[in-house]
Parts: sequence; structure tokens; C-alpha cells
Amino acid sequence: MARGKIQIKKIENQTNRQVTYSKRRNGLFKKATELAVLCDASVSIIMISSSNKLHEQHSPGITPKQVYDKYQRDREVDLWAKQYQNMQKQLQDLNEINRGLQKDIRRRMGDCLEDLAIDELRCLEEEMVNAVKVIRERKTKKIDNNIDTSKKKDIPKEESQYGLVDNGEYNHVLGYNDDNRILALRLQPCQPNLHAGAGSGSCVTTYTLL
Amino acid sequence: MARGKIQIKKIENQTNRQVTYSKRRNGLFKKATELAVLCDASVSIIMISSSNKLHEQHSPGITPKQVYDKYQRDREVDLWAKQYQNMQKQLQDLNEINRGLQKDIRRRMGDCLEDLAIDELRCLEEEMVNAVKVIRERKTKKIDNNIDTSKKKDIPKEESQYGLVDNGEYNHVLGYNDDNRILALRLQPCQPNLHAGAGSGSCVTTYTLL
DNA sequence: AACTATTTATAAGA
DNA sequence: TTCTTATAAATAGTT
Repeated sequence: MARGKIQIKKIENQTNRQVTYSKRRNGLFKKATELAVLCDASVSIIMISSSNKLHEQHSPGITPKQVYDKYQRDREVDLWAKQYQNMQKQLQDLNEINRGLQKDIRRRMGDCLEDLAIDELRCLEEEMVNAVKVIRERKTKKIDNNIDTSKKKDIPKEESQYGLVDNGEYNHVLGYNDDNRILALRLQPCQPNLHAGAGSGSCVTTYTLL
Repeated sequence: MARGKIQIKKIENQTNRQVTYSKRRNGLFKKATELAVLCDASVSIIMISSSNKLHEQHSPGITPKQVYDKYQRDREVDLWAKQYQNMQKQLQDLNEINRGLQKDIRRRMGDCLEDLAIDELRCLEEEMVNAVKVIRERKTKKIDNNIDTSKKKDIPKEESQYGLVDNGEYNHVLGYNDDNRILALRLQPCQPNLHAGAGSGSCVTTYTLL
């Protein structure tokens, strides 16, 4: 565009190409800045050179993240959706399962029985009676096995607690806040009716989460 | 830049600004295309007008996603990491909790008792015996209440099954595959010792997941 | 990095 | 929006 017209095709000479890249990059960025100021617009440019170097310019008052968030909204695409939809789905599923498991446990502790039909209550009862037999056998067997090495101790009863919190729904890929993480789950089957208590100490087992 | 020099400042006249935006946008895109061809580079431009419209141009052979992936790699930022790390963490936590809940239920069904101490077995047994009392009361009460409207039926026993699958660990934000989703959870407390069965049908309750 | 002849972009007007 | 054109700006080739 000066001292002779040029063809718009790849400059084969490595050095010339590098020089032109540098000059025209500056030119492009200058034009972008002018455009942004004159027209009150936001321009975001990212370029990758033939030597795989990255250069960028963004109008003041806008960030690459903002630009991309708007891009995805306006174009109705989610470039990373695949990756996150999966997690999203799994979270929903796991939460649902969790709710189900918790409810099941509560029922086995004599709670949340309101919406069970008679048949279901009967079935649950029978199952638990059978399970108690198994547990009792196991206990007896264990006591017999350990009769040489262990002494019988009284077990102090402790307050039972379910620290499990329902994390709610996850309807937005981008909608997380940092704080309400579940840190630990205590499964404390003693005293089944004190689910909302604040006590500590475990009778059966404690699952510590990382 | 022609017919008179202009100051680089916001064009107040709405129409002029719009016209200039359009002209200079074309100019910028043309320059970007030339640069890309001459220098064998990739240029990605996204601009947002003062009327909040989005325009974009990307060199052939490159997508906005590719540009941003490289941007994030080169700049060592992850613009959406917060959101995903959080999900990541929650998935891990929920999986851990689920494992715990499942184990607890299994124990209440007379399974997985191997690693329980005598004290724990005794405690579990006592708790279950108490719960059975509550359930029995509830059942009796319900039968009394429904004595007018309902008839007693025999409940056929069905095979119990835990269809719950552990989804494993989620160590990579981007590392999901599509297929091993949990579709449904059946809580079937009948016949506690048949956890690995393939039967269908629910006795107490079935939780269908979306 | 600087120079400058020339091409290209574009502001204003139609 | 598109065309026209005088003029400003960008830049290719050279130093």
C-alpha cells in the first residue's frame, strides 16, 4: 500500500512476514481503538501469529470474560457446555439420589413415615425385623469370637445428628457461590428421632469428606 | 480521514456514529483479513456496538472456542474455573456422602456389617428395634384409621435391588464422558440380602430421577 | 527504527 | 444503505 501495491497472499519471506505482522498489528489495534472511541463501542481482538504467539487488545471497560459471556448469550451457544452439562446433570442426579437415600434412612429410623401406605409400612417393618436378626447374630458371633481378647464395655449413648444439607438445584452452569460446601457427613443412628440436633460424636461410623 | 481531519472522540450524533461504526467496522475486518493472509496469522475480533449489538470476525480455520482455549492456556487464566471447581467439589462430596448413605442403608438391611465393632452393632440393633416399634405403631394406627375405606391385601414380596452405581472420582474439570449417568434409584427394602439382584418392582418406594 | 512514495481508508456530501 | 471524492492515514520497500 505504499511504494508499490502488494498482493494479499502469504508473505513467504520469514523476516518480512514478521515485520509486516508487527506493523499491521499496530495498525489494526490503532483502528480498533479509534473505532471504540468514536463509536462508543467495545472491541476485543485476539490474534495468534504464525509463530504461535498470542496478542490481544480489549477496549477499556471490558474484559475477555465479559466479551465471551455476551458472545455466548447472543449467539446462544455454550462453547464449554458439553463439559459442564455433564457435571450439571450428575449433580442433579446425585442430589436426587441423596434425598432419596436420606428419606429411606429416616424411615428406617422411624421418621418420615407419613406418606407410606400400610403395605409399605408392613414391608419395611418385616425387612427391619429380619435385619435386626442378622445384626443380632453378627453381634453374638463377634462377642464369642472376641471373648478372649476383648472386654465388654458399656456404650454411652450420644446424640444423633444428620448434618446433611440439601444443596438445592443447579439450574445455571455459571451460578455457583463458594461457601455452602458439605464438609463432613456423620452417620449416627443412635436416637433416631433427634435428626436436627447439634450434638457431636458418632455411634456407628463417621464419614469424613475431603 | 478524508474531507477534513476528525478528532478521535465519541461522535455525539447518533446517525453519524452508526454510519461511522459500520464503515470502520468493515475497514477493521478487511485489515484483519489482510493481516491474517499476509502473515499467516489467526485473528479473532468480537465487538459490541453502543446499541449493544455484537459483531464478530474470525480467521478461517479458527473458532472462538479455539482462540479462547489458547488464550486461557497462554495467559494461564481460567475465566470460568471458579464455577467449575465448585461443581467439581460438590460432585466429589456428594459421591462420598452417597457412598456413606448407601453403606448405612445396607447395614440397616443386615449387610456390610463386617467392619462394625460390637458396640456399634449393639447400638444399631437397639436403634432399629426402637424404630420398628415406631413403624409398628404407625402401621397399626393407619390400619385403624383406614378400617372403613380400605381392605387388607396381601403384599407379594419382590426381589430387592440396589441399582446405585458409584460414579467414581472427578479429578478433571474437563474430563467427562457422556454415558454412565444414573437414571433411577430404586429403594426396595424387601428381602435385604439380595442387593445385587436384577429384579424390578418396588415395595416401599421408588425414586425416579430426571 | 525512520523515511517517504504510494496505496488505502474514510469523512462529508449526494 | 451505497456512491463519490478530496483528503487523511497506513504502510511497503528502502535506508
